[in-house]
Amino acid sequence: MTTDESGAVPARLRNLPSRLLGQASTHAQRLVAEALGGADARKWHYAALVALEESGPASQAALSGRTGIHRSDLVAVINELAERELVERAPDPGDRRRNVVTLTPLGRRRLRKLEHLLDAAQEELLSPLSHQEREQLVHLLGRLVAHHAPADGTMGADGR
Amino acid sequence: MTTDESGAVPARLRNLPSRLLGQASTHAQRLVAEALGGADARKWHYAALVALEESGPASQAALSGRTGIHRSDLVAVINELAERELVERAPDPGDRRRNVVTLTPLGRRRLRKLEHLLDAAQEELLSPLSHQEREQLVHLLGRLVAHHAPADGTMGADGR
DNA sequence: GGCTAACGTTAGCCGCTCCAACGATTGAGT
DNA sequence: ACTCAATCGTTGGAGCGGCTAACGTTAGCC
Repeated sequence: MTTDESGAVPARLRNLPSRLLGQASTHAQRLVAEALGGADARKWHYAALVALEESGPASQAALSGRTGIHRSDLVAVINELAERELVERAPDPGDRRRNVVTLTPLGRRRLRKLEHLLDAAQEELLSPLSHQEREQLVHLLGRLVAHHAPADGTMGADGR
Repeated sequence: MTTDESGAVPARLRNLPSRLLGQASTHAQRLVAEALGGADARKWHYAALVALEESGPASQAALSGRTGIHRSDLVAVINELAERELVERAPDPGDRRRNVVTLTPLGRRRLRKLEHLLDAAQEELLSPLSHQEREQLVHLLGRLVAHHAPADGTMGADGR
């Protein structure tokens, strides 16, 4: 056995909204990472692929804005996607500072797979809640982040 | 100005529960850290002080169980609290492997202050929500973490 | 043409969580 | 009584995620 005696977390801590958010987020990230990890992917891979399918080929700066991935980190993400041939990175002939990142057919197919895995993870995450409650939760969280989000072009925060 | 054009995050990403949780959590942690940081404290300080006031003097292992702070990291937390004289660390005469950590009167007073700061942070965090909605949110999050929590003595996760 | 700004890239820091190992101490088994 | 396993506090370090700083390159402006 390990420890046991009164492993009770005080209610004052247990019901702290910020703490609940933190714990829920940790579990969520773990579930997502495990699900996508099974397909040799990380959450940022999914985000980038979605952004590409949604708005077509784009520069890395545009992708950064649409996904919330930091410029510095996007480099590695595109590297990983490119070496798996899910994406193609080519210099933009119109503006030679930029790269044009394009979704390959293989990438589009992979995106389908990731979507399924991701959906399963969300399902597992929300499994204790009814459909109504899930909508409530998403709605409330959306209000929260919308309120605290810069909302202007520059997003200072994460984007998990 | 920075970038601007169509900084629109695809809805498929924006409404992902796991992503919303991540962003909300990030904002929450930032608000809490800023609030407590103004009083030279970190969230774990608050957690430890609460646990001590709630259940009286305790060994570090017991504190770890009650707060969710990892054994390894609790050492530094107690160090910081002790050097601020909010807590006293003494060897347990009954079991010389253990330390008994005791809340000092100064520590109890400091806890009051941190509580106020923390409450203010929670208030700011939840400001866009009505009282009803806040209760809903806390309730839903509680269900989520309860479901995904080990619930046995050993908690494998965080405890933000 | 010279200044400013954007782009992609690299390197590194910081905070956080977690694991592995250690010496000291305890309690149980036989 | 002695051995053995387990617990406690502590240390060091690995790993990750988000972020800043700087650089060379390229574009646009006046």
